[in-house]
Formats: sequence, structure tokens, C-alpha cells
Amino acid sequence: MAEQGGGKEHKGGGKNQAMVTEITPQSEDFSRWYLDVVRRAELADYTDVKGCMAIRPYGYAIWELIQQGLDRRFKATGHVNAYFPLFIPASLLMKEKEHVEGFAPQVAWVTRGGDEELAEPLIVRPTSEAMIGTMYAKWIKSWRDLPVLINQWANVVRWEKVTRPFLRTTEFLWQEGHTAHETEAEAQEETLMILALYKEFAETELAMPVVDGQKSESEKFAGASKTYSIEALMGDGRALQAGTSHNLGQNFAKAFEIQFQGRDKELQHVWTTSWGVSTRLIGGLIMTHGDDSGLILPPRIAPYQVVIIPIPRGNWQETVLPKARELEAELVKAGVRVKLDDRDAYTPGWKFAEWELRGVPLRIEIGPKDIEKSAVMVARRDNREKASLPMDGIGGSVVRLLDEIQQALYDRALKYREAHTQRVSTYEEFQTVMEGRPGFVIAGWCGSAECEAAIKAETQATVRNIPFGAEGVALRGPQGDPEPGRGVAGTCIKCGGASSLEAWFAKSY
RNA sequence: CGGGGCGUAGCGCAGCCUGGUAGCGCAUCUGGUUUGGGACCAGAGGGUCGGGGGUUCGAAUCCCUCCGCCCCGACCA
Repeated sequence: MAEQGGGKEHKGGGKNQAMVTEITPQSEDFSRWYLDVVRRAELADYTDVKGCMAIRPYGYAIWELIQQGLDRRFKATGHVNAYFPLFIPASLLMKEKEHVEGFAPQVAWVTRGGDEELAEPLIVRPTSEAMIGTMYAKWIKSWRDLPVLINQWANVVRWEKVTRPFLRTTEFLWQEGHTAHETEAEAQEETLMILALYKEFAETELAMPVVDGQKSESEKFAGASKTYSIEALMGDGRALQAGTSHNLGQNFAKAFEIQFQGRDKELQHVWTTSWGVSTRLIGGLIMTHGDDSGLILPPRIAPYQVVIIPIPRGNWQETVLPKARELEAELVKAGVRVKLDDRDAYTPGWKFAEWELRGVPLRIEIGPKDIEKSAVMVARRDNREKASLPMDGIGGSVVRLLDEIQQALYDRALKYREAHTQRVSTYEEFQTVMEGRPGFVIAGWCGSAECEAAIKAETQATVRNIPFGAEGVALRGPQGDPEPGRGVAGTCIKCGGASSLEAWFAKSY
């Protein structure tokens, strides 16, 4: 990394002092840019606990909007919320072999309560399959009890060695859905329905285009039969797993003895699924839309969709401020989340920069000149266009503008992804692309773990997933199995063997 | 967990090599003038120099040791 200890160039006397609070440009150091934005936009801050962050009100407000958007969708598809314990007896986790092996290295233990050693150690949940599975075993007796469609909003702990705010923290917030079904087909249908729900949410609310598809064996959730994910492309060309949906088959049902008596009178194991998204989505949001001026929030997920900045002139508190308040009320009436920044201690210019840094989609300036014309100045964060709009009908105009911005951000992100997605046919080409800022690389893959591992070792690229659903790249049907006739018959990029799979590769977070 | 870098005021840094008891910019506070792209002047407050141990008359500075953070890899949402 470039030696930038001196970094901030204090010498330039001509520099305005804006640069003091400026954030590192993306092109200079993307990762530092990210950390600067998180902190300067007051989304989160470090704490005294390694790997754990405090989520500040502005960051938490984004999470609340994410929660609302998802919760509404979960309820609309028949799910209900419940809550399960933070602590799990160690023995429960041990019941599913692959699950233990996957999570054991990341588990935090509680061995003492007060001044007494516990007879059986507890673990702090890294995920709740074990606890919820145990409860389902008690609750499910008959086919009439199925399906069970429960979601939990919770915190989980995974003892991470390398952390980064939102993207990977020791403790994080998420939702975990856990469902139990009568048949394998139903469980698979649920798994894919949720995946589609995640995709729709990410794209319409977060304006974040994602590739949905199936994970390779090696990237699968510990204990799952099949894992699906949505993958987004970040501004530095790396992929982010933004959500996962697992078909757990009967693995957990067998481990936790979740059995029911079927319509055929036979005692049988249920088919379960689990799925989740986390506060990581906020990290994705930042890295998908942000620029060198800071955060850019899609209107639908922005805590403040509009910030009103009164322009102080003379006795503005008596002249401008009342008009600003009227405007505020007008926007609230139109259903817009609005913030009136009437602080006297800061200049308009300072406020412009501040709210741009915090990613507010629309800024409205109102001053004497505007009032005279019965208009307001409206500035977009996404493309920085500025225009005077009449006060009359401002609610409607703003709502329309917000919709436009939402769409523009999605379009821009999609365009970026398309520009950074390429097909390669030779391994040399693959390797070359993986140096630098690769984005997605689509290539034939024989499906073997050997080729996957070799590619990873040599290029750092992993199979993000094997997409389906999109025209031209669809290689797997809804059941996750190769779909004859739709596959692009080709060769494995690594071994040259016959390939029935076309995988999306990328370096990832 | 390997390789590298860094911890000095809220933030960004200088001081460390060549020990002598801490400084700059921004931020903060007070007063005034300002305010359509990060205002200006004057004054003020704020630091057990990451923790512990050692060397020394004396340690931010030298030595040991923990801890934390960042970057690059291996592992994971």
C-alpha cells in the first residue's frame, strides 16, 4: 500500500479546510474510503470490544427500514415472528455433525454463571438451527401442524478473527427464518420463494442488483442440503454475499428428531429450511452506491429522504423559517421522511456537504429568492442536478423525484455490474482478469471441488453461485439441478473437462 | 492464523533516530460579525503519549511483553 503516513498533506496553504473532514477517495483506497464513510456518516463506531461495533442512530434507522421492508414481506408470505434464547447448550449444537464442524471454530462459550462453573457449558448462538430444531421437535406431531413458518429477529455471535464494520463483525443483527414442511418439494419451494423475496427486496428497496443462484458444495451452509444466495457486486469489483437461503433437507430433522405422523399414518421426519440476511446489507448499500463525497442512499431506505436547508438572510428565523416549516409539513403530508436542518450554528454550505456525506437523496434549499418566486431549489444527491421547482404541488414533485432517483440508482448499479461482468473462455484470460478489479467472471466449470479449490488458490476467485432464472445464463432449473437443453455446453475453465455448469466467479468479501 | 504497517487531545498528525516531563491543524466551548457550496476575528478548555513490566537520576522517546486497529493472504453472513 502506498506510504501515506503523511497522507493528509498539511502543507497546502491554499487548500480550503474542507479537506480536513473529507474522506479518502475510493480510487486511492477503497477500503479506507468505506471505513471513513461508516464513521463520518455516523452509521457506526468502534467500541472497546474487539470486532463489535456500536450502531449509531443513523445507521440503526437504515436497519429499521430494512427490517420493516423484510418483515412486511415475510408476513405477507405467511411467516410469523418468534424469539428463541441467546444461549444454547453445547450438546445441542453437537447433534448435527457437519453443522458443528462448520461452526465450532467460531463459537463463543459461557462456562461460568456468577461465581459458579456451569455443569454444562452454553454457547452464544452463532445461528439458531439447533435451538429452534429442538423446539420444533416438541411442537410438531402431526402433518396438521405443518408447515411451521417462523422468523426471528436477533443478534448472533461468531468469533471472527478479521472484522470490518457491517460486513463482518463478531456480533451482528439479522433475521433468521426457520421453516418445517411436510414434503421435500414444499421445503424446496420455500427455499426458492425466500431467495426470490430477498432478490426482490434488494433490488426494489436497496436498488442493489443481485445474482441469485446456487452455492457450490464447498460454499454451502454447514449442514444444509442445498444453499442458495444472492450476490451483489461492490464498487471495488468484489462480490458480496447479501443473503442466503438453505434447503436443509432432513438433516436437522434427523439430528433433532423432528418427526410427525403423516397422512399415510407413517412417522416421518420433517423437511426444513433456514434463511437470513444481516446488517451486512448496510455495508452492501454503502459500497454499491457511495461515491467520493460519501454515502448515497436509495430513497426507499433513506432515514431522511429530503433535507430542507433554510438560507439565512437577515431575520431569517421570522421570514424563511416559517416557510421552511410549511414546506416540511407539506412533505410530511405527502408521506416523505423529511429533516429540517434549522441549526443556526452551521452555514448552508457546510450543511450541503454534511448531508451529501450522509447520503440524503434530495436536498431542498429555501431562501428569500425562492420565497419571492414561490419556489424552492431542489438538488439530487445521485447526479447532483439542481433545479427550481414551484412550491405549488411540491409534495407530488418530490415523491416523483424520489422514485426517479430510486430507479436511477438501480440502473446505474446494474450498468456497473454489467460493465464488470464478463465471460472468459481460457484460463489465462481468467487469471488476467482476476488481477485488479475483476467484477464477475462467468466461466464453465466441471463442478469438481478440485478445480474450484485450484482456481481459488491461484486467483483468489471463488464460485459465488451458479445462477438460474436469467435468460442465457440459466443452467439450473428451479430444483437446482442441471436443466437439460438450457445449459451452455462447454468446458471447464480449469481442467478443460466437459462442463454442464456455468458459474459466476469473483473475489469476495 | 501467517506476512506487513500503525497506536501521542474527539479526528488527522509532528515529536521518538540523538531520553530532560508534549505540540500543530481541524473539531469543541465563549463573545462578536456572518450565512445561496464546508465563514471570519478574538479568547478558552481538553492528553495517566494503548496497557503492564524493565533500563535510567529522569522514558512519548531505549528494551521486553501483552492488547487494539489497518492492509495483504488462509477461513466465514
